[in-house]
Amino acid sequence: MQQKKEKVIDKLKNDPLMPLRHTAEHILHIAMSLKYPSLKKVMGPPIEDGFYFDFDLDEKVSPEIFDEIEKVMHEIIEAKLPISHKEITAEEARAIFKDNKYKLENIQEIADRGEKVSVYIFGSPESKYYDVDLCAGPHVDNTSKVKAFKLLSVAGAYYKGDEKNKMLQRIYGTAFDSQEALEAHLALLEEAKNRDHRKIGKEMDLFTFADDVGAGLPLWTAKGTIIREEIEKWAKETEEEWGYVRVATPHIGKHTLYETSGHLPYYKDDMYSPMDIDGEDYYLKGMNCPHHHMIYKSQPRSYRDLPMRMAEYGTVYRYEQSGSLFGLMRVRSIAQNDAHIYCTLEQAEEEFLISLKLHEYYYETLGLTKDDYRIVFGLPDETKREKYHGDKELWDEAEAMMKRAVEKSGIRSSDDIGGAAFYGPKTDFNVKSSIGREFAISTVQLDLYMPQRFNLEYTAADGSKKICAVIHRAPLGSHERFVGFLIEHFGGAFPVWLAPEQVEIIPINEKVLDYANEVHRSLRKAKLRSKVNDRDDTMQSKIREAQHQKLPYMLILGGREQEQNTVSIRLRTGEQINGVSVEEFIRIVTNVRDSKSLALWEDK
RNA sequence: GCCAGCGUAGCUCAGUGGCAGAGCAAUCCUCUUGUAAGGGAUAGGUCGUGAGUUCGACUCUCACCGCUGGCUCCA
Repeated sequence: MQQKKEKVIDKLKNDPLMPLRHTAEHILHIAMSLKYPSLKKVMGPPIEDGFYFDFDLDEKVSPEIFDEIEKVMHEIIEAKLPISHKEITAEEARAIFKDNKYKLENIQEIADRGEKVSVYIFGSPESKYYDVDLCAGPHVDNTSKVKAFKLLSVAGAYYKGDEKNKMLQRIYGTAFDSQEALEAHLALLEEAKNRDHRKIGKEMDLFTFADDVGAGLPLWTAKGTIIREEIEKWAKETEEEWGYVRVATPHIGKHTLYETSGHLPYYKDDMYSPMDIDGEDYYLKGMNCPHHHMIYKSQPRSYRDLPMRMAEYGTVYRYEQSGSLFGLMRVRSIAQNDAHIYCTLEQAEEEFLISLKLHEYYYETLGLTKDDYRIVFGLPDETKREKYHGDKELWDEAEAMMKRAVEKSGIRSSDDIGGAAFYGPKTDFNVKSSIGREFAISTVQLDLYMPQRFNLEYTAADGSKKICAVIHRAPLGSHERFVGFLIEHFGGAFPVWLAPEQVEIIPINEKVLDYANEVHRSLRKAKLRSKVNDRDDTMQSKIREAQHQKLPYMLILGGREQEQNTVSIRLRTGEQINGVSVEEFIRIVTNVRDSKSLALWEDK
């Protein structure tokens, strides 16, 4: 259920800004080399929204140098350096790049592939900005084509992405063909910041963290808990409809459980340290599966019992690397919308497809269409077969069944070689929020390996013992990541059923306070989350505050409403509906709530 | 875990080797309001924690904790 970076090369090929951004990166390289003559360039490709530049340099750079570097880059652009391309032999290339071991390594790889070595030449040898760089291109033909650019951040990056290698320095930047396009992009980044779940979570008081509780351990406030529990209620009701049973299991388990599952050798470092109880190691559970398997095994099972769909909102704990923690999106205590489906091998494909359909139902209720989500198919990297447990035959069988189910579901999918779990191939759902940020929200896996490890048997119709198949699925992922996603997707303006506060009653003056409280009591009776804002403040400032809190409904009550026994409604969209009776308001809003409508005011 | 940056009031953020600051929020007073901030007063801090340098540290140095942007990882 975690995020995985995929190659974006194909997307870039069609991006007309790609050569320009690639050129901007070379301009950065030239500017940096002038300031730091000992700098060794490693690489610098264009990426989806810009480019980065990796280099090896003893001196540590920080964003403080950006102003100075950008100034030189502007000079290089103004110098209108022509850019030309040449193919040379590996020998010639080695002579040019003799002081750069990274380039020499690269040249060797190119030569080994039997390809020609390609270089790009910036300016003429007389120019102080003259540069020749090993590069496959493409580039624009002149540095002046880079009309607008900006350096964004400094980062560390392992050489060739391998943590055993040296850590290089990396500068991220972006470039466009006009100043307006650059500014539009920066404005988009700013907008994304405003919808960041951490910012909104603080403003709306949905969750918090405390140093003394620990990193990556979120605390859900009263308002955030409402969202959590609404989702949980929804999941429980839905799963009941879809034929699930519910179980509950403890937060810890004995080491033997995880030895059998095979998790311990793999994930020991990623689990909280064990505690010694009566001379045995107990671990905080990092996954629910083995506990569920024990429930399955607690009784002899018949083919008549299958499929058995066993669900639990189980909290698991994972000792994620401190550097990877990220708001609610990557935490160490995770409340999973987890279930395991025990079925016969013959039922597995159908059950897998049903699980995919369940995802579809959940996402569509939240207004997400098939354009907004896709499946990333995690397959084994066959060159690293030792990472994966179980017979290759089982894997191939699971993969084939999953593939057919994914095809039948009609959900877009793409393969991710090396993305499989150790016990089987997996399909992750990547979902795009309304600002276009994509998150790996949920996962469905068909597991033929774990049932063998645990000897999860059932008695077949012919009386023989057979091993079942297990489907792991978590359509709503974890509360943490799912709520984080919803915050960003809705920008805090939750649909009524999820809104932690649904109605705010704003009396215009103290004379109508009694009427306001009377309306409030009626709403509470209808289980609407309502409050009276009786603060000593103006109506305008209360509206402003409620508007910032993205409150769906404001009821503005004054003398008129009291006389007519009505309410005046202000929706958070700014729309105004006056002269509605309290009963009518309750009828419409409870309908909106119960139908999980995304609209605020519709009379069904 | 690694690289870089950051940590000042509940929130957003100024600030300086020599008395700790603003706006919003809070509390109280005033206003009695008709659709996005009425006015005034008060209170609020071990400047993330610990150690060091210094006559003096919120400021400089180191360690730790936490957060952020990346890298690696992600059952």
